[in-house]
Amino acid sequence: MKSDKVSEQTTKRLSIYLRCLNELAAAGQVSVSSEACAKRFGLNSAQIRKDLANFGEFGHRGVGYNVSALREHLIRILGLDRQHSVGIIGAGRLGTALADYYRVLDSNFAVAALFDNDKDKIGKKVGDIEIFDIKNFAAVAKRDNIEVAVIAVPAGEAQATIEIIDKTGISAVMNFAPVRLRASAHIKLKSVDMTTTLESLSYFLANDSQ
Amino acid sequence: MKSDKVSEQTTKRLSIYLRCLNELAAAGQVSVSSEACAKRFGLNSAQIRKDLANFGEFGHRGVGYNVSALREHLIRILGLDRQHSVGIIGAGRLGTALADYYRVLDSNFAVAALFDNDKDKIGKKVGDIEIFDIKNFAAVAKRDNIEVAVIAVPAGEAQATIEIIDKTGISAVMNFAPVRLRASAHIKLKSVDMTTTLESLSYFLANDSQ
DNA sequence: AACTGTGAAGGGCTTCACAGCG
DNA sequence: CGCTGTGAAGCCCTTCACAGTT
Repeated sequence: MKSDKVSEQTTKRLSIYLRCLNELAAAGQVSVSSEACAKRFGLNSAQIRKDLANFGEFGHRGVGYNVSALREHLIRILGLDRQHSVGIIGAGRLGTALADYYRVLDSNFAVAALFDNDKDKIGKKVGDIEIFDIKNFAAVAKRDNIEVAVIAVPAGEAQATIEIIDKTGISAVMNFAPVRLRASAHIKLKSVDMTTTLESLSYFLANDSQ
Repeated sequence: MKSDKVSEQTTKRLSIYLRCLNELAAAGQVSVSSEACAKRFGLNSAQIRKDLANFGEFGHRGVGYNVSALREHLIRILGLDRQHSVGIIGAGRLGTALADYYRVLDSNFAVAALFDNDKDKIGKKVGDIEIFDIKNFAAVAKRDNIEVAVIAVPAGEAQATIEIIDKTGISAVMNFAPVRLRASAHIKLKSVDMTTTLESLSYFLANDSQ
């Protein structure tokens, strides 16, 4: 039963399920039940079935799911059957580390370019990824068909950065700067806020623990 | 009205509120209403009031909240009125970038030590932070009073790493490895999974966007 | 017999709406 | 009058439980 609106949380879990299936496939397992999968990876079996049911009927009653078939389905559903080009804005420590991280991670995401406003960095390379002037973002993004922009600039420059991204029509943004960004509605923005995460852990240390 | 159980999401937002208050304080604003704050930072005013009400009555009816007083309250609630010592395990690109990131970020979190199992790295320094043998984790963690452990090792080593952390009694862990970790109940684990985040963005690119 | 797909129940978080207070 | 603090409503997500299918 194809559903029109799939929740954000479901899409996150699809990615987790895919990872589980990769493990199972690597272990040579052919078939898996939602219950077995849930037990092994600490999930809820009803939720797995419900999440998958958003996209079709992939299971076989009395049997379970075929590992490799379901894997293929998830890859297609998540749009991982083709390469995605990523641009990282901010070629400081974090930006370059992320560039490196995504390169190693064998995935369908490839960092095509880095951007910065520091003249000393522009023109240099990180591995084989060139650092461009942020002023040329639109042109390079178009040339390299960048679909995902990663913000790794200081907090104070993040809002201006997402506005530059916005103008180019890129619709997927991952933000690492510790600020709440405002962007137009067509942009899908995911923020990784380490300050917030740490402070929330601090609350736990101060209150919950023990 | 003090509540016994505060939701995870509330604690995350407290951190965001604190950031807002810092901005307002820096701008010299003395007082702010939940409505004005919500508008400015894209939040919901009722939620702000409700979140704060978990910890006391900080507002003044007809007036709003005193910026600096509320700021002090949040700092205390979040346990940010003292320094926290952080240990980063994995001195690769990501681990060292994070070490650098946390150093710059002027906060109450200070990276006390890095850990690795690579003999070539052990003994070296990143800035003024020494890289220790992971075998000495318990001893160094105790010596430096490490309260928060950050996992920045390859996926395959993450589970073993959290087990090492677990044994020392550290109860706050931030994980950057792209795996779902199992830990004993007393550990508060926050995972930042870039693979999951990117794949979820990929779903959006493949389906939602226009 | 085993396991999926799903209606219904349950639980939690967010938002509304307003009483109450300054 | 303005704004907080909060009961109630609404919404969404998760979990249960089982009918249906192979």
